[in-house]
Amino acid sequence: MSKTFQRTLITSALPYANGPVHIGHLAGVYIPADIYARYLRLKGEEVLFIGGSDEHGVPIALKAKAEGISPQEIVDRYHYIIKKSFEDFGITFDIYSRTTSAIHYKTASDFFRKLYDKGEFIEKTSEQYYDEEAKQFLADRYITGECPHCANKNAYGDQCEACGTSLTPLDLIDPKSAISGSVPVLKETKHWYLPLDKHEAWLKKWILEDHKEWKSNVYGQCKSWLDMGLQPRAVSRDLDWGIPIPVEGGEGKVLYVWFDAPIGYISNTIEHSPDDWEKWWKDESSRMIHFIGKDNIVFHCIVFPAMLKADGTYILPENVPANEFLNLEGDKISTSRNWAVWLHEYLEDFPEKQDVLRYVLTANAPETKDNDFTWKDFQARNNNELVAVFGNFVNRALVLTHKYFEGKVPARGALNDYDRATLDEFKRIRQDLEDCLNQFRFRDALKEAMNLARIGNKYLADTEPWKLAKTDMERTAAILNISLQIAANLAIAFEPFLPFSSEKLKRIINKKDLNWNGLGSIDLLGADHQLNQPELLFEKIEDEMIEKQIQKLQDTKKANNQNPN
RNA sequence: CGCGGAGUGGAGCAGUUGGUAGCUCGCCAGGCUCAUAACCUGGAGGCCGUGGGUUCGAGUCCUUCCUCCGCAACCA
Repeated sequence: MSKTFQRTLITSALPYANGPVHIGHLAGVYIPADIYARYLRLKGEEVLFIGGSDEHGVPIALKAKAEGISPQEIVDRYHYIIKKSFEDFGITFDIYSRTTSAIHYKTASDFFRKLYDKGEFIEKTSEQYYDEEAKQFLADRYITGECPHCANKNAYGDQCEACGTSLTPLDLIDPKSAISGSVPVLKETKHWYLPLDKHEAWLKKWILEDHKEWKSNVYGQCKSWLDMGLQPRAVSRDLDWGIPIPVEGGEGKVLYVWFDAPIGYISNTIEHSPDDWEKWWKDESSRMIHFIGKDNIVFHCIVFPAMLKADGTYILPENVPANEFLNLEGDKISTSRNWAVWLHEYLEDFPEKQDVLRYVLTANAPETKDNDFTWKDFQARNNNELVAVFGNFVNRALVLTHKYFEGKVPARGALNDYDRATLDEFKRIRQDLEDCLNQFRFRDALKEAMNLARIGNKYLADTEPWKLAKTDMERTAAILNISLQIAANLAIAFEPFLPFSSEKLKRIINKKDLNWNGLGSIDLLGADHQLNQPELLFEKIEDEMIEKQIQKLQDTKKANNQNPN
């Protein structure tokens, strides 16, 4: 329960490199992971934060075919866009690599080989649909045909969307390949399976008994799978894009992307720390946390742990704080329908406003259920919270100090009861903030940080130093000293969430070396410390900027309605 | 048919082991004027998705049904 760990390995889901990244990716996975990584680093803990592009799999192979270029060209295109978006938004990966790297090929290949040699797989031969024109086996969803239940002509091989019945490709009447349109034929093929059923007993104990603290969506999903009973799961595919199966009989077959992708976490660690990567993965004093979206729960909580256990030398994740999904203006985010706010486009329209998006996505993070992102909410949170509460307080404290004390931190002198009550309150916030962060409740944590600014505003309103300055400079000095200490505390408290603004605030108060241990202190800024000129931390976002974004989405919707597919 | 998550004032969310329904934003009124018309105080506004049950007492436990999201093992 209260195990202590020496270091923390933070992984974030590998984004699939068939498109750029959007706000849903950021809100669900990368911002929470980055907040957590920054928080631990600020506390002085040893952290490794891993990311990378997931570049194999059928959709990329098909997209390449459709565009008449190689899969490698597709993933090269998106990998660099994705990588740059993360850098631009201040996601502080220690390494952001990719699953087409040489080291990953070797790592994944060796991983498979070891499990193969240990006898951890079973082999099965089955009949599957094969497209003779495209010369490839077809995944269920790439076969269409008539639904045997409702006669819908466009049912998929896994499900009929018209009546909701789940199907297998063999159920379809008049099956057709979605790739070439030809009629597929059944053909025998051999695959390797990870027998999850053999791992069921320890998985049950490990999750259902030892990890009751996992989020309810994660725990519930795992329980559901475990109660249903696990089945062997294929870890190879008939495909020419991926990591070749490194054993006899594996010709023309590759690792299933879901086998290959999580190994990417390991490869990236090796790439980052070739000499001591094992301490992160094989030492019981290391803690591993997977940040993912809800669609990945089963892979990170059941399949990947089973793979690690099958190998036998790895530690298992300590927690898997999966988020739900973010919708956009009431509709599901969709790459194919272009219904998204793309990160690279956001920065063109809102340059330097990374923190505004980071703030809004954290304040409205889909932690317990799907949430909706709207541009009106984005504007309101910026104008009413960042500008009015946080930015305004800092500005007030700075302007007053420049006005009465030439920008030098005045000496504090004695505290009165009201000062002490205020300080007690803002010391309490540190504890609340840490409690929230430790439980991966980032939305609440951010609210606590904002409460610190609220305390500051209330303190100024109640003590009215602009009035006292006419009669009692000593008291005015004490009040401004405390206000400035609160401002310095804000720079620390917000650093995990709004790193760019925190940097700016530190520049304004002319104080670089602040760390988490200083949070709650009223001695961060010494008497006579010279402050810089006040600058606005955030600026208002006007209606026209927002209307432009809403218009852009309406245009997308109109275009989609004209070309429905 | 199934499994998991969610359904709380206009919006977004909290509600710990059942005991007078809270927070942020918006709205209304007042105060202040140092501050980016920002800030502070007060107020209005809720049959806690639906029907039933357990209990002295249920947002909280049991159950019926409805809605949304995800999963359902070859969608990464």
